[in-house]
Amino acid sequence: MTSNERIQLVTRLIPAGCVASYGQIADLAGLPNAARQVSKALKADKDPETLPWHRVINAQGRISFPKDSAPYRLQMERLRVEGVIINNGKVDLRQFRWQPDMATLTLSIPF
DNA sequence: ATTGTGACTGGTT
DNA sequence: TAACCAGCCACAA
Repeated sequence: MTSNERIQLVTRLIPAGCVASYGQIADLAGLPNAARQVSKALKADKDPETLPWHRVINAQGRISFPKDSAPYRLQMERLRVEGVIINNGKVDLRQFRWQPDMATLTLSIPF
């Protein structure tokens, strides 16, 4: 299983209504300091339809696409639909950050 | 084997 | 706040 596949797998575990930072996903995937690689792995996913890429934002709680781009608006809309509140273009991580429990991880991650 | 790249991050100005 | 910037790293070419 490649690093990208691990990143994609972990991303699919993020529940609706929650968000995770690129760095957080990298850590959970066993790839510390590989936050930048996360963005690439998401973009490279073979089955985008089942990938909740919109639940991944940066460590500042902001969407990492240019603020006037189509992807930015799509991500914002999807999060809004899931109940994630965005104030001044920023998500309150203390409130919406995904906090996976040991069970979820050990049962779902094959590594 | 080497190099360029980016939907990052955290510290410093 | 906001801009800069060096550090980081798997992947593709």
